[in-house]
Amino acid sequence: MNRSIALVDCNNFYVSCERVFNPKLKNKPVVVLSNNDGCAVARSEEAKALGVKMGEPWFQFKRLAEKHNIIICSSNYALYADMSDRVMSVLSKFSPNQEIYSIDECFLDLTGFCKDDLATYAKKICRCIQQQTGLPVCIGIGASKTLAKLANYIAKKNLAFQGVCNFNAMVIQEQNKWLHKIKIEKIWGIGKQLLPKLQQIGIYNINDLKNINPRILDLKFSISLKRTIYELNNIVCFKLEGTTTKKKQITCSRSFGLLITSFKSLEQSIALYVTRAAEKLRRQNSYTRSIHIYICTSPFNKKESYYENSITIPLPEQTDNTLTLIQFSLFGLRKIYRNGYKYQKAGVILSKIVSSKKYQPDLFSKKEKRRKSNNLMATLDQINTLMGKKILIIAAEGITQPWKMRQNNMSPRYTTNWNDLIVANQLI
DNA sequence: ATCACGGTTTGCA
DNA sequence: CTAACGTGCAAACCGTGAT
Repeated sequence: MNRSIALVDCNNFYVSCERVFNPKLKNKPVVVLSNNDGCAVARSEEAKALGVKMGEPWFQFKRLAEKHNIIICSSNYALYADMSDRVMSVLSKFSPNQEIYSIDECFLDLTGFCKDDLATYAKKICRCIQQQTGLPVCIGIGASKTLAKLANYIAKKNLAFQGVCNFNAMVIQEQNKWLHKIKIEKIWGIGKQLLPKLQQIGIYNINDLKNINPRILDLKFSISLKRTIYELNNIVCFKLEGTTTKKKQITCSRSFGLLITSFKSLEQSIALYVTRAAEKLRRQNSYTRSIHIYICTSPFNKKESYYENSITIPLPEQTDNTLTLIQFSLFGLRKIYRNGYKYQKAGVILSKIVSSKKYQPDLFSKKEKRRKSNNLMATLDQINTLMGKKILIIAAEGITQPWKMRQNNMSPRYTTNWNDLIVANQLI
């Protein structure tokens, strides 16, 4: 029997979050920019109609924005993360088997639910989300994650579906009609690299792909594409993952609001990013055995010479201690820093992550020292969780960051900050 | 020939 | 006036040295 996997996806998620708290944005062109006010990452339907492209750099559509009064928002991740939590919490009530796939997407296993009319059940989910969070969502249902994604795409692009498309409930002819119609690069896992390779061997639509000659497949393509093709044929290859799965790699990186030349500023930014990465590490109860740091100048500025460098530092002992990690990373930074460049971005990657349950102490490590480190980090996290994350900071981060990212049009953190709520009240 | 490993590429939201 | 282009993950892929 076919499974019924649902993909719930919020429409224009960041823009919709802004609209929940600022009704003046309704029925108007709105664009939310990425970090550092860099690129368009969410667009209202009105903004899409005016021609703003996904990922388009802000400076490139600034004139268009001014001409058509497009409303620009900096990204407000405190708000979006909180709204996401609310959506996921509502969704959790509709299936015992939920995978939170991204900030605005969630898979639900609805196999065996309401055999006669799963679409009606899904429409009920949409109404609940709308009512309890104010956010519009679309739901696609299919026999695999890949088909659920495809069904969701159909629901989003065709208003007649009223937000829900159950691919499983379609007759074969109807399914085939869509497989012929939709562009191949809309399939989950097929991007700009794979597209030309597929066209070369005469695969032009999803139906071609679904019925590809297995021999050609074996000869020319990877296991990933095979899995995708199985999934198009109703055979599950990508199972739902539990919410408890831990990250194998943790990153924190940012572009600077202005170009940095001084070593001191780079040190402070690296210290800050290490702090954030270590917080994520502890939140999932893990330790790391390797820290990687990198710095680079702008890859877009052709007038300045380009420089990038990075270093991987294997740690003598697995740790989650912010102070230890900062020490090693700053040692690494001294190795890769070159004077005379205008740095645009820095980042930190923790890898070789191990669960704290499987703690392997170093043969010569002091138990007492480890206990103190754990207590210190736990206390640090508790205070910052309770009183706001900037209550206790590491001195190496510096007090002010003149290089911090641009956020020129940021809305208040309506749901997570009392002071912002007061500001919001005055604005209205 | 095969493996383990690390760096690079690809894909996605 | 100018310059202004994000972030975080997984996993496949690929080259390398060791066996």
